[in-house]
Amino acid sequence: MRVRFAPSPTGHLHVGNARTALFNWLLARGQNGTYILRIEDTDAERSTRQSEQAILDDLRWMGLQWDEGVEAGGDHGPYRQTERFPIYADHTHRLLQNGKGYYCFCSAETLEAQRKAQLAASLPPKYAGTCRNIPAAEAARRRSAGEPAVVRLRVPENREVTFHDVVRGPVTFHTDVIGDPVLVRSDGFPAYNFAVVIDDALMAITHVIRGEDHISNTPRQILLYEAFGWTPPAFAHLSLVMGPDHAPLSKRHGATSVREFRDKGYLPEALVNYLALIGWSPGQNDELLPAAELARRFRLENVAHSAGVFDEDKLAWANRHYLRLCAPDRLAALAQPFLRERGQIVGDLSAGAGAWLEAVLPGLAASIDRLPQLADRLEAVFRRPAAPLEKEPGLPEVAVALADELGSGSRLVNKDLFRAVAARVKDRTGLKGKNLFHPIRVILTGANEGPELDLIVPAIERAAELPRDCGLAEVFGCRERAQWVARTLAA
RNA sequence: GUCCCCGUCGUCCAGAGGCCCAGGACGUGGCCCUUUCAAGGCUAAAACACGGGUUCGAAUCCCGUCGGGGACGCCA
Repeated sequence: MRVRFAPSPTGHLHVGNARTALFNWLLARGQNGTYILRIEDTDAERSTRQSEQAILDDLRWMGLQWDEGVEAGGDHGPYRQTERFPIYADHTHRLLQNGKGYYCFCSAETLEAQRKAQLAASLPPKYAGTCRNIPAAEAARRRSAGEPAVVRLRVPENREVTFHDVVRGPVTFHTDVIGDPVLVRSDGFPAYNFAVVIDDALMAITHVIRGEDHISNTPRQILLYEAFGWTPPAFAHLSLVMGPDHAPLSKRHGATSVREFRDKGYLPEALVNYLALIGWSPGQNDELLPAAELARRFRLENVAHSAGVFDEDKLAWANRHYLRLCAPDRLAALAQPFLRERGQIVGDLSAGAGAWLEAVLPGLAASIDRLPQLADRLEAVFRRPAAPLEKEPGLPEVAVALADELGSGSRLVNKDLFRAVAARVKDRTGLKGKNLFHPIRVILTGANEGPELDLIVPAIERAAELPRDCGLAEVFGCRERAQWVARTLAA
């Protein structure tokens, strides 16, 4: 089995396309097939090398590495369409020879006028066939005289074309609704339908898995396979990914590209797992599974027929799951850019600071949706209590007692030390439970809410012990915080 | 306008004629846990688009209606 993902490099990877890539990848991985990446860059206007690179990056970030294709090589290259022009020229020649293709000299303006007229007359807009019967000799003469022309496919009249879509079953089109498609543009560039067919055939693709928007291209392509005398591959059309309003997912729905989700702090395994769940189910009431297991269970036949709405809440749920599974060192590495952006990391991290992050982050990651929220949780460490202080009962007493307790002892670098001090403050103030801990929280973190004190107090204290040039923003210890609050309140 | 695809809880899926007065997940409500916000655990509400057939029996098959989407490009 050989499958391919064939993006056109005209922008970042859209999650809908990422899902198509994923389904191809899942099938190949699960069936011991070959997953090929081809770049369809025949649109000279919009294709850029930067976009191509961005797409490759996004694919790799998701872990969807290809076995064959651009930057990976293989026996069926080149894998960039703009590098295959001689191949297309050769095949154009073949079609012109056997009469399945012909030159069309109609100008773009003429065609546009015809199209408008047809639409106005409530007719299906399709090529009228004006140049169909120009004798080959005359066409050749006009060509050599320099007259611009495209090459079209001669679509047989009054026939039905049926293919068996692996996800939907049989689909039939009548050739009368299909106008002769352009194969080669007047600038010599191959048109989409022409290039895909030649590439899929020559690259020995066995299963073409793509978006539903290609269903109506399929009969044209099958006719082309016939014109070349080739056997078409199996086709599978995936339904589209929609926004909450059931319109195709687009910018106005918010994030749509893989890059944006990456920047928002989603883990690749969460995106991959969630995307697999749109239009497919691993069965057995399991949903959160590693990619290898998804691949093992994946069957094209079980893919849903209807469009799916992208639900970021569910993505976030998957992300929470993978955030908890994330190893400390990886978590620290992933979090760094976000902490830096927030000014919590200001320089090169020392080994000690790195270790501090690895120790602190996993605990905080247990209760967040996305990476940047790590910085939110960390605010408790980097922020100092500041005026005006909440006028809360118990606050001054607790501040005094806490400052006093912390004044002499060592820093509260673990939960037990913190609890011991809290117990002493409790004895001195007679406050307990919420009435004790809330003031402590306000005094130490300057906020009404945040991570558990058991977690955050040792984090503050350990950070405060780090050398000033460790790469972290300055952190004041609990002692300094308590003293400052006690002093401020007394004044 | 024409052709094609699709139609189960708000959302994503399970369901391939009796196992379904429809199951799971996200989200939502409630409860529990708790020194806060979260997270977590438990629990509840919530759907077979509509109308005709076929059949002893239909969410499952057929037809129609309605609704949604796609295509009709010298874009891919």
